[in-house]
Amino acid sequence: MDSDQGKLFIGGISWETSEEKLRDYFGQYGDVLQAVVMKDKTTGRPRGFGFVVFADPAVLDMVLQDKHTIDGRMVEAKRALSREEQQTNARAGNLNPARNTSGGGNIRTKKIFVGGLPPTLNEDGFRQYFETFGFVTDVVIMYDQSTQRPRGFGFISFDTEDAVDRVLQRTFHDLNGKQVEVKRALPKEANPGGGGRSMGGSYQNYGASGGNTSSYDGRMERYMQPQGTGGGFPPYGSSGYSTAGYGYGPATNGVGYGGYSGYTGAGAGYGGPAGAAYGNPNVPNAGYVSGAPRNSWNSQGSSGYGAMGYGNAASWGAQNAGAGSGGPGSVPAGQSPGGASGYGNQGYGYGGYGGNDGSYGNPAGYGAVGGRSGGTPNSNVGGPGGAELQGSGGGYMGSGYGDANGNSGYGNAAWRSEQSQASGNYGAPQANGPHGGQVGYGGGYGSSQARKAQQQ
DNA sequence: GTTGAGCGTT
Repeated sequence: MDSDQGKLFIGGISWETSEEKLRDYFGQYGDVLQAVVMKDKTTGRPRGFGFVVFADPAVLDMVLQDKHTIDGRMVEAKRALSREEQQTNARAGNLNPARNTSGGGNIRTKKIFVGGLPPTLNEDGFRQYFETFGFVTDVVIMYDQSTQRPRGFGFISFDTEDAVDRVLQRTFHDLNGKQVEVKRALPKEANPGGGGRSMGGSYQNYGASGGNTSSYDGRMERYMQPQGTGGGFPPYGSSGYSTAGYGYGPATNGVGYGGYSGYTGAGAGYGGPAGAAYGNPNVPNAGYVSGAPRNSWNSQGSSGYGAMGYGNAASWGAQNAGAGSGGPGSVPAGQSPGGASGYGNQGYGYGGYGGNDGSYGNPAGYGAVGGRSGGTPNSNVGGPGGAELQGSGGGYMGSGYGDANGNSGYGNAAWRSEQSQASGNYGAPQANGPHGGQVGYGGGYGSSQARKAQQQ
């Protein structure tokens, strides 16, 4: 994370050493953007270490060469490791934590978490500052529910990811003399165990693996930072996916998924109609639910997923989604929450298809299935031309899926409920081509998030 | 006493 460049870990500090002291001391080397002394959250006792962030990362070189004594204790200054580095390095046995600026952060979001807000800041001031980076669609400052006191953090949403990137060029921003820190916002509901409200029904079926975060560092989970690059296919919860029986199992040859067969009824097994929100609706790429290993999603290119599902499609209003031909980008126009149930359904699925042999028929993504009406089974979707959506009705989640041959990927990705997020971040959007190319399967089980259309 | 904390409605 480049945002941690310029950050020093200071170990072995005295319990007497304050943040001000740290700042003053290291201020001799250069501008200090932030100096913190970590304390035990419950006892408030200093933990004996802290962090100092310099505006200019180059300063570190100087600092690292010197010995430092603060409040009578010799302290140790090292480059701070980002969390992911800690993990990675530890596991790899890499003792030389050279900074690696790659990795992490390739998740794109339109929302930024802003920490360190001065209590006096109001939303207008907050907004005005960030408007210089792009069109701000939403501004939130959090307050304590009971005391109504500012909690010191808030969120800024932009209409484009680019704006977010611009903001994230720097970790600290100066709002009228006060420093605030920006980070990508964690996707709300990132994790089923976390109490998100979409937890209600179907979510749980998911996540075969138990769906909790225990095996991952919570933060990592939330940020979806890559830890290493796993190569292989993640064991997608083979068992998980509800009863529909998708067998998502990874094929050992790395190709495609097998599975899934037969899918008949609309939404069957999916937890129901519309929307069962699977997967993480917010995180692009996240797709899968908690149990899924994050690795692979971060680097599709190399991870062997050829074509990822498609972006996603539509937003709400299932029924009109135009016939999606499945082509990426062809996002069905589904807006209009009005009407129907307001659920989304995105179109498509698409079959990943792995084809080990060339015989499969439809390489192409298939189309969608989006909102189809409840009863119609629509099996066989899949023609390259895209199935047609038939609307009306209740908008069942159709989900895409496979092709006639039974292979299929399945996919569908509707992350997020917010309007058009089309174009997901998937790698190659289309499983086109003669099989050769792409394997894999794409798409995470996206989900169509079940969210009410209305909003206020 | 040596690697962090805050994440959503207003």
